[in-house]
Amino acid sequence: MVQPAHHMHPLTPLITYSSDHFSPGSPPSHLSPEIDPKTGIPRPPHPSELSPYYPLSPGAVGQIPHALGWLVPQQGQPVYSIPPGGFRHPYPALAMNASMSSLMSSRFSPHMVPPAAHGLHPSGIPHPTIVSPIVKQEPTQASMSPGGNSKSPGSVKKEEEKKPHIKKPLNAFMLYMKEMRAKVVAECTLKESAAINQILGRRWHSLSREEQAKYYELARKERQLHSQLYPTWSARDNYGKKKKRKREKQPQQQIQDTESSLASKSKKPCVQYLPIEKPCDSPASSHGSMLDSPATPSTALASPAAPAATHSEQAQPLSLTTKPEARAQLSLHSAAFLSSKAASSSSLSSPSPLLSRPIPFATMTHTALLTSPPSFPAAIPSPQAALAVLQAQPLSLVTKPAD
DNA sequence: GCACCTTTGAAGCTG
DNA sequence: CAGCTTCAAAGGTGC
Repeated sequence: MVQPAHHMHPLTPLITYSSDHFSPGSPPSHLSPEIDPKTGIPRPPHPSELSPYYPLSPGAVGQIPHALGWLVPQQGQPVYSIPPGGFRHPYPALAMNASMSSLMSSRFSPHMVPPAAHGLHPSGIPHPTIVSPIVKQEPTQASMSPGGNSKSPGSVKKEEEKKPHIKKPLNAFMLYMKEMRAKVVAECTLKESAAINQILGRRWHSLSREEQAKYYELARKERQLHSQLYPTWSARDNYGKKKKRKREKQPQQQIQDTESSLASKSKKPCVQYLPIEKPCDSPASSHGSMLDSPATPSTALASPAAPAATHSEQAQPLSLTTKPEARAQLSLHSAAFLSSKAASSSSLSSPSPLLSRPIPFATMTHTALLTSPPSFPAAIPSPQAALAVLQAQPLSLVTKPAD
């Protein structure tokens, strides 16, 4: 219902993985050969890479479907929404047409896109990542703008204030959420984002590798574009700008909760959310199988209201309580990471759940990474091939013996 | 009015 | 370098 015009996956048109190269997404940075996350140097992407999504040539602009265009029309919302008071515009380079050219023409600008009039892009189109002036700015941490302009504290401060808030580019999951939120909301008539997100989180895991790959790829491109638009921008710019969340206790508490009483949550027990999703969680995610009977918090999570939870649902019933835990306790690396994932979702059932269900892409990439050179993605001729390869990977690889 | 909640992933920060 | 923290979206909720 929410599905607009496209029948196919909204991303398909974008990530058509043209025959040329399928990069299984831009999996966890380690795999992303395109950008050097460290140097921040956006490796000159293959023309063939960006162009299809972010046409740089003015001429091509109008005819090329926007990379994230699907996001916009779908919800009538831009990828980068701007908070109240701010603009609500799509990533210029994402949803625009004509503006693209001007945008692009400036993308290589050595410095941050001129904040022009409060965030307005020179083209007149505000960049979605540009949010009105500073967000809850804190006293000011001697702006350490990457640009490293040494100015007097005063002017720096001023500039900071004038400096529009450039948001982080969305990651794969965020993009996925953007796209699917409306759908889920429609299906479930749910509105609480927290609940929706839980559902989306599960669905995310139940996505096939290819599907996730699409989003990883999209996210990668998005980061690329972002870095091109804002060469000097760094996540650091936004770091600590938001009011600090006082969830210090959260992770720990969750751990404790998990250990002691999974049911008793601090504020909003996940129990509140999960049951709700039951009815709507798409059954489509039933490749599952593993992860059955999570003897766990699921008691609380697996709402009694939904006795017949789908596989997918059971697949991640722990995600809520376990995830933070896992995150806190396990390294995101290889075995630990994988096992944590597996454990969190299946811990008690099948011996190798990962084999019976699509390995979360992230996991997959980890696997790939561990078992293959960074070039792995590029080496895979097609998504199918990639899939085949991955599927062929013995699970043992997954639990790679950490270096 | 604003922080929280919730999710995953990317990136920054810290020890 | 490993591990932790913050932020990105989003909208109901609670203070």
